[in-house]
Amino acid sequence: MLSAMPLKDKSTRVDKAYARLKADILAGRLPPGFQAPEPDIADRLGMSRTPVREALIRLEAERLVDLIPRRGAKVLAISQQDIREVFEILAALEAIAAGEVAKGERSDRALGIIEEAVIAAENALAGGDMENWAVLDDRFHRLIVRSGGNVRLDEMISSLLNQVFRADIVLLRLNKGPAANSDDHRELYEAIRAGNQDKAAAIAREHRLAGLATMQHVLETCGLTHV
Amino acid sequence: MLSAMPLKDKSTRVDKAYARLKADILAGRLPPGFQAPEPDIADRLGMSRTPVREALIRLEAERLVDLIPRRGAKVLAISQQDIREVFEILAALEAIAAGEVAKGERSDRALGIIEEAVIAAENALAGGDMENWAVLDDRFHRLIVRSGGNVRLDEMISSLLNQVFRADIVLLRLNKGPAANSDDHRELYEAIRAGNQDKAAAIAREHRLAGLATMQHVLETCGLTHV
DNA sequence: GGCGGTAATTTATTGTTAAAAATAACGAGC
DNA sequence: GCTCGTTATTTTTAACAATAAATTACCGCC
Repeated sequence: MLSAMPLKDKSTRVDKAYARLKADILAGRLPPGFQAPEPDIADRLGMSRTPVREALIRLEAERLVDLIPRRGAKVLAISQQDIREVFEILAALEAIAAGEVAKGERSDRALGIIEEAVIAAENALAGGDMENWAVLDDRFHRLIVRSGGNVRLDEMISSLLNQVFRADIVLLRLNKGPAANSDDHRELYEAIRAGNQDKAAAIAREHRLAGLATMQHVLETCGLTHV
Repeated sequence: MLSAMPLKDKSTRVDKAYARLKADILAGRLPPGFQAPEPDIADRLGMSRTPVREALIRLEAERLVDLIPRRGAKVLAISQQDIREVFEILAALEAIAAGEVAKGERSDRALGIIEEAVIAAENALAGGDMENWAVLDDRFHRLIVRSGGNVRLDEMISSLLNQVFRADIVLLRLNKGPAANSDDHRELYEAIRAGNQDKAAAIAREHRLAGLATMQHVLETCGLTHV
């Protein structure tokens, strides 16, 4: 069967609403503070209210929206306090994840994929392509977590990264550079390859904490209290 | 207005369904593996499907049930792998929480409440009242986290504790004693009172990891692969 | 004539809609 | 400034549509 075949859309309306709303929020098309009653959102998505509501419940559990009775669904803004909370937790969780990967099997195949991600990010950075670098940086972090094999950890970290996603974007535009030392990625990769669990965990933790410091500094100097 | 007044039930059907199902799952009245279609559950709860459905979506996000299309909602069992994952994450998160409390303000009032919890648990243990000790132990752990003031951390830890709640109960019955050194609680309290962030974090981490070891050992010797 | 596999039918369950009921915010009138 | 009615919104129900599983009927084959 040819790949050009119009693959039948198996996903349900709930899934579509969820995916679309999430993408719109992360991309900033639904900006923080945006607020609308359920029927409006349902109309925009061309479906009835129930699937929209179910999608919103899931997004609320992920702290992307707030469902305020009789006020409508509201896209949450990220405060400095939120950033502190998320980054502190991320530092700990990513440290575990990195340690688990270093401790684990580390097939040549898996290591190769990680190294590719490191190199790709380095090249983008060297070439000054910051937009692309940001994407590759994000991919590297998520790749490490996925390689750990702890699905809960993966989900939790992914959710936290989404919560501060907009802040990352803003930081990139303001800072014009990596939030933390970009050499950390290579060092982390080397520690993983060497099977050095403690070192990998430490690098991951410090990398994230450095990112927090940069983020706080930049937002502070720009007077941004929320994103 | 007198307090004896029959306080009007403000909660919605979704909240009732959520609370009832969650309580039933944690208490084991809905045992792991239990499975039922939505209409059955709705009938049992005396309401229509929609609020039940929304409650189930929230419970699924908390990893307490699995919603399998055309198979019904299923109460999840906890495997050894699940226990490893949860305890590893808990060790890291509780370490942060303990550290935050030690670093924070630590009013005499707050410290007093924590000490009370420690003493109450010690007394229950000394008196051999294990059921009560388990409750007080759980309260102590959640109290520490709440005192930290990081609401995300609180929520995440609470969710993880719920996921392994049944395993804790089983362990208590099999082990007839604390999963980890019960002196840890007092030591943790002392470290917090002294404002020693690193020590508090270390004790919390080791306490949880010791609990994991005990849990694994007991479940192993009993041949239990899931709870 | 029985057996195994396949196609059609039935059934059970979820996904979705629309409308009714409940409820809280809003505003007019006293 | 308070009360009551109005309105907008959510909550809940009930019915409908879609869909996958289960069952049955059918047919060729041994």
